[in-house]
Amino acid sequence: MRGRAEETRERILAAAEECFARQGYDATGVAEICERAGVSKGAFFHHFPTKQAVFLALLERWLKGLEEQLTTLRAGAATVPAAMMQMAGTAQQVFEMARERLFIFLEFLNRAARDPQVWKATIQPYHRYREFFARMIEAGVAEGSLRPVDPEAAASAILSMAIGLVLQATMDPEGADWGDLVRKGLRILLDGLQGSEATG
Amino acid sequence: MRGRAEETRERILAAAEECFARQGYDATGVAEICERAGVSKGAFFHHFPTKQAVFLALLERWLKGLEEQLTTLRAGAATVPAAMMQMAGTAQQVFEMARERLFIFLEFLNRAARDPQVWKATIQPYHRYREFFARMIEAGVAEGSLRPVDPEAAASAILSMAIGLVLQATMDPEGADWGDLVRKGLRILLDGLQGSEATG
DNA sequence: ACAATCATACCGACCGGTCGGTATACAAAA
DNA sequence: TTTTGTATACCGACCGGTCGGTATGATTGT
Repeated sequence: MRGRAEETRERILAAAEECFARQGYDATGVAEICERAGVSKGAFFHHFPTKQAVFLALLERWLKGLEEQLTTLRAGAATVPAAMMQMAGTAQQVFEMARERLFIFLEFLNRAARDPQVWKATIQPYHRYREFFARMIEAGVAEGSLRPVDPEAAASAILSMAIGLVLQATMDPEGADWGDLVRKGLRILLDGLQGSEATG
Repeated sequence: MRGRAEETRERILAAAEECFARQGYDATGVAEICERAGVSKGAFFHHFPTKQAVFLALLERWLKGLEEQLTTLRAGAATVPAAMMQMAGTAQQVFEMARERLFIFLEFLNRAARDPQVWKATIQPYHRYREFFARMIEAGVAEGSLRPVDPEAAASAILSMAIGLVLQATMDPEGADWGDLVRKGLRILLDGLQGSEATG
């Protein structure tokens, strides 16, 4: 019975993630999380000092996983455009995965806008993402697969489109063939990044 | 004393907008809105059947204003790329305006994800935006200022980038020169839309 | 024994919404 | 002009219920 506490903690986290995703943070009661986790309120507050702590733990885990997925994807591709198309491919998987898990992304954002602690925990990894994309663009320019562009601006454009697409696909999954639109959108962007005409 | 009721209603809406933007929907109490509006709770429920009704009124007004601004901007520009650059220019103004007003955008999204009524009120205008951009692209292709592209895909790309930029600028206003990034991002996109190379 | 882990009962604060009643505006009647 | 009638606008105490968090005791592992 080595990891009983650990398992309880895990069950609480999983239950909380489900509830937060489906109903949002405020609308989810501690009692509800406990019930879904099959755990008493005492156990809950034994493992986490407050409801918010659970939220923060969830947030950090999510952001960490995202970063890992990104870096391994980049490492596995030969050229920068190839890596980007690869990422677009996995985006489709993301859209097809349970929407509920994606909704919590919104909840994270919403709380980050109000809670300084959540904001800090969100914005720091996010800055790393931006840096990651900027470096990728730089590498693309260096390897000659992209024309010389402002890496920050290009990275921002890519990241912006990605964020916008994820958001739209989350909010309106039936509204369009998002997997297709991701590919086509990236293609347009790459055309802009690879073309040779002068740009004021 | 003709519009006394109207003015009260307006004060309630303004106060609610402020509170929702700063603290979110759930965290904002009706009592708080009333206090800020200088109105009693009785007056509040005289003008609105429920707290949610206030939120919905706010949402509809916001979306309507956005649509109007978009169409007038399009009508005032000669070519499609010019209209788009014009829009990018106003984006900078948007970023520079009070942050608080932008935060409610997040709250709208967050609630749209959970409340079917809010979702419907949000997604229908949004579909009109998409159509608007698609038609604009078509016009650009027709007038020869854009190369022949899939209007839906191009519109999606533009809208996605716009959404992503607004979101990032809202969350992290000091993190970058967003006005500049909007212009550069759009430039890259336009390069992709105007260039002539074949695209698989 | 004794510390970590979990369960139950409970507290005080708070919240959305209701309700009985008052103030104001205005038109018709006197 | 004054009075009366009435619909609208507004007030603020109050209710039923929920919520995050605590206190305290039981159980389990070592």
